Amino acid sequence: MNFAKRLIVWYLENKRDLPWRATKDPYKVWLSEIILQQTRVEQGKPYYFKFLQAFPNVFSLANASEEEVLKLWQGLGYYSRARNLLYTAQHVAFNLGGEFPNNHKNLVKLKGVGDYTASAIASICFDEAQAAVDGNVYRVLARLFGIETPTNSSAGIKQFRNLAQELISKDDPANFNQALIEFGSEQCKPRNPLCNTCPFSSECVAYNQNKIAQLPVKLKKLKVRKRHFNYLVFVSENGETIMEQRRGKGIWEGLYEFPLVETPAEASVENLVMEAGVQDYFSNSPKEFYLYNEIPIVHKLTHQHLYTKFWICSCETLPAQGVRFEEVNKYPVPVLIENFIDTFDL
DNA sequence: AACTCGGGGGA
DNA sequence: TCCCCAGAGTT
Repeated sequence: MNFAKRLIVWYLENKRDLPWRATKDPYKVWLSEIILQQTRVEQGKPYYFKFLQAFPNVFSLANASEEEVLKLWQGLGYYSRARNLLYTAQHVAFNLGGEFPNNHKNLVKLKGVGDYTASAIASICFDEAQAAVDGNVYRVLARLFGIETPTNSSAGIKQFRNLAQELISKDDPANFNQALIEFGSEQCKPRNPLCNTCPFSSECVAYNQNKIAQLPVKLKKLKVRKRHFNYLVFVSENGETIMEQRRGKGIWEGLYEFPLVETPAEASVENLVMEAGVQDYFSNSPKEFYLYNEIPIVHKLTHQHLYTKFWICSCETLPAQGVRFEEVNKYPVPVLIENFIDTFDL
């Protein structure tokens, strides 16, 4: 029996019961795939349910506002996914009559849909034999075939995609793709893979050459930037604070936060009030101005470590348009801000 | 080809 | 700590 068939046999006996596996509805499959990009299944699940409840079909999503979508997406990270989700929903609903493209060639044109996601949707919904190569697939193939090409190099991306395309079942590409991914996730795990019970161990190059821990090979880059954030948490006597939306490129685009003053190093009271951004807000000086957390809160992102201080600014009237305390939780905010709001209790 | 974009879980 | 997660878009 060939690899594809054996893999699918393993899958049918071992697959998890996941909500998006009960349907071939392109809308639901697309939604699940976007949510699951770079996201663990268990983290994505509740979001999948929330979105389906709020937006049962592509038209209801297309008619939502960006803030609604971002609020539902809050906490999941990579927020461009949420903005592209809305953009593509509108495109499908208003330009394509509510019908998703039914092949890889056209699916990949959708914003937020790359080669992996287009292949997943095309195979699952339309039985098109396109290999969906995600992080799990890289790992399985690298170990099984002993491939040492870095998976995140352009050569590696091509090589693994071609190999997966050779292996794919033309009869059942939907189950093949999901099987390979599931196998990587549950059996051929990144650390401590279950080689004892692996049906492919006898032919696995990595297993037989004792290279399990060395494969797959990945080029590592990554330089982490340290930044110093100072949030001005205004508290007015009539129960309002100030929130601003992040615009332009960078982290948390479209999300809300308190007025932010970024300093080149950790700020003290003395040098913070000298900052131009603070001066703008303090044209009428606050009655009270104190530091909420003496020790900076370190919020770690993939490429940045944010050393954050929250400064409480009590005042009679706000220096800008205010938001009522009760309304604060309606805005989509980064986890860093959400954590503060939960703790501080405005 | 390299960089950027979140947050959380497991070892 | 470090690595990785059902990757995609931009520079």
